[in-house]
Amino acid sequence: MGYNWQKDTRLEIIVHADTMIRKKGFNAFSYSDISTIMDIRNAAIHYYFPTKSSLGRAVMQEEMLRLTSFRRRHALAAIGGEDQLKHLVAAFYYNARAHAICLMGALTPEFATFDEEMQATVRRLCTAIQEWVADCLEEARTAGKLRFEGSAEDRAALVISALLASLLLSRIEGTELFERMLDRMLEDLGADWRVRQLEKPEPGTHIYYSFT
Amino acid sequence: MGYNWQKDTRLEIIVHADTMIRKKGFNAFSYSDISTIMDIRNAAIHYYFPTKSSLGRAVMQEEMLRLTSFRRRHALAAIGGEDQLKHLVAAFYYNARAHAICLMGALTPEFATFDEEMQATVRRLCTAIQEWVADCLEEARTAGKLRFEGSAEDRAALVISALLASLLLSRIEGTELFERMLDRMLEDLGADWRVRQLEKPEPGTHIYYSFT
DNA sequence: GTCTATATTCCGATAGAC
DNA sequence: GTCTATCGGAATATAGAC
Repeated sequence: MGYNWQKDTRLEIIVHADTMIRKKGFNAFSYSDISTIMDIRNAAIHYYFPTKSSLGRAVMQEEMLRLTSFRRRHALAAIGGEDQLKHLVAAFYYNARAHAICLMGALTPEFATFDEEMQATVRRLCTAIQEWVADCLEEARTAGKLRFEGSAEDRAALVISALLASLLLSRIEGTELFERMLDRMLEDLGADWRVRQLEKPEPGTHIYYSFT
Repeated sequence: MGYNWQKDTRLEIIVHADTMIRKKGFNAFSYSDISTIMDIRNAAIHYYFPTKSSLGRAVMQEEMLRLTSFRRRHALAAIGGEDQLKHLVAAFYYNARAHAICLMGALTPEFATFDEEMQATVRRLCTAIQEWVADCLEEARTAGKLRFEGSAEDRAALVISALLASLLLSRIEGTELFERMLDRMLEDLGADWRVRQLEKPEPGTHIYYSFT
């Protein structure tokens, strides 16, 4: 997994903050939400993260690290874009079943309320994810695994939109919506696989299930 | 227009609340945001809306009224589904240029923080919009104006996803992203029109530009 | 590193005058 | 219907002991 879970308070705070952001939103979650779960005081969180903005940025930087690590590992193993996309969809499917939304879906609506440093970090995270998905799509199209019209960048934006919004909507209307939406999109892309065929880890067994 | 703008304090509060929800999110905006703009006291808002939840529900009910009114008028005038979708895309294009996001994109991420009454209202609003877009798509497909595979309901969810997410992302990355994403989707649908050809009211001239 | 204690600010909400 | 005044609570953040 790459993480040292035993007694890494800083990382544990980040993990819980990540969870709370995806559950309640950045502005709605509080230091108490985290300190209660971890059975520490709010002041201990401030020791690691002097401001809430610094905590938010740390959550995003951790996600960036996971993405970078994911890309490096899969590039070295020569794993194609389509298989990487399978992992992405599987991760979102897991989140849909856990009633969790993604970081982009949680943070971009509140963008206007963030300070400049956090806004810049949000922008970097969004760009990195879009670039990754675009690269995967382009590679998969060249390899004949997927088929679509237009630039890979525009298509990536549409794929990400479907993933992001499906989490927002399936939390309200049920996981079946996620399956129908994504299967529809996969068929459009000419993929020979469907959502239900992907590995489905049980919700609750992992805190992190995004890129790792 | 259908609204009496002069001295309808209740409605004016709703309009500003709508704007603030789309700008900062429901949890991040405060009674002071509205009372300052209107130059009244917070207590005056509490007279019309005893709780914040009641204000949030009023904002959504107003949007529901606009949608219902829109559908009735366009049905009576025998305006086809494709033309109704043109209006929807134009409204979102306007919002993208005004750096505003839509109600669904603003409210669904915070869904878990709402009380039961507000959650139910969010659910109703999402369902009504999805039904409308699905009906438009089905009618347009039957009329030979648009072409797509699968059920109109699933396709509507994908269309709404693209619209919703394009507002979230174009506020961060620029309006060009909205144009590229939506034009890409319109071409997929076999539409003979593009975003830039739609009527583009100048930002700031209307507070409401959704369904009316 | 984590604690107690507290400063400060802001929020939603209510009471009661006018 | 709108105001002033205020309550009770919660939030972020800081100071200083251990």
